[in-house]
Amino acid sequence: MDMAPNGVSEQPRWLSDDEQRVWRAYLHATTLLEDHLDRQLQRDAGMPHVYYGLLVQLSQAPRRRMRMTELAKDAKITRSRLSHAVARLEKNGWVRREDCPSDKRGQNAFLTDEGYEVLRRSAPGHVAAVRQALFDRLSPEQVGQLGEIMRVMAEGLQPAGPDADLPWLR
Amino acid sequence: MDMAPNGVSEQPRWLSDDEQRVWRAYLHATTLLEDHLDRQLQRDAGMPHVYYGLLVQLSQAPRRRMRMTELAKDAKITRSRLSHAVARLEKNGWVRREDCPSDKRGQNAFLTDEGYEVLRRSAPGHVAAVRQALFDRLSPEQVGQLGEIMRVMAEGLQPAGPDADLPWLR
DNA sequence: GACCCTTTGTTCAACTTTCAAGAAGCCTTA
DNA sequence: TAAGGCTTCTTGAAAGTTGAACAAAGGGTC
Repeated sequence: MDMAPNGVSEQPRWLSDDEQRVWRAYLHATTLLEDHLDRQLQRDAGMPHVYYGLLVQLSQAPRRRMRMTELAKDAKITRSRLSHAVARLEKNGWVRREDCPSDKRGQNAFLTDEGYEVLRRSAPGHVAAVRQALFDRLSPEQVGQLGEIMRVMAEGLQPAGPDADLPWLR
Repeated sequence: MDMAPNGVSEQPRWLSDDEQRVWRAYLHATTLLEDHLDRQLQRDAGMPHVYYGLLVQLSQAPRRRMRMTELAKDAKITRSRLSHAVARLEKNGWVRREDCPSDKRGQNAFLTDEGYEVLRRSAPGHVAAVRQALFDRLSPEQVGQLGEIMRVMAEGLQPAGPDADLPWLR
């Protein structure tokens, strides 16, 4: 083993004790928060957090409508998942689909008035939950640090443009 | 509206622009990472991240076995979810169940040799993925900050002991 | 022991997510 | 305009998750 100096399969560099503690804290905190928000929204708005996020995106888009692919990209979910999700939200009457005029393959999803209303009603509770878990507990410095850390993390994970798998071209 | 000064339903305190940016960065980064790890482990170890975590827990327990409830608690999942997960891992031959000698209601889950082997083989790749996404990108200061921030977050979300819903007793 | 309340782990049905496949429209090139 | 390749969105089946309900055993009290 220990193949070549190209960084592919050297001896694994395990995490230090400190790093392990941080990693566990990360997993612990992020799953607790996600679970908390999921339950809160399921209870108060009748949908999971991801679906709520879709309504939020739509509510902020011009004319409250978006192409499916764009919406999927912004919400970081697959188109397949979005299809199923929108079908469900459509059943609730919160979203509807319409053909895209300029591209016959395309669909626009748009937020109905009823959907907007659900959002309006549940937003305060959601914000309160986020505040209570995060912003009301962290110092302003910590909020800044968190933002920067998350920015760095995302940078390393970004689907990245074309040529993402051709790093030698960059 | 605006009921009473007990903090229950005042005017919602929306997030500031800065807070919103941080919150979005948080959602973005954490979902990207979780997706990344899920795919990595699904590909290299044949199971999702949560299941992998269960094997890790078992591998570190004395005699590589744990009571179901304890395992569920440590992994922060419901007993129901754990039942399903262990059933699946049992089919793979990576985990087995045995009756608990001291409590006839109880079950111990234990890691088989085969399960241990899977873990041994896939651990390096997993650690590499975590490193590459997180620890190799953050400065030591940032790692420290992240740890502290996550600790604070978890504190506010912890299922908390008994009396969790009786805050006035604390 | 009889009673009652709690804990343990599983099960079922409903729901969500994933993955692979596929129909349909777009776009470029010849 | 035909051909080939790409993009858009959906579908269906398998896998995973949730929440409520349940049987069985523990543990206290009378």
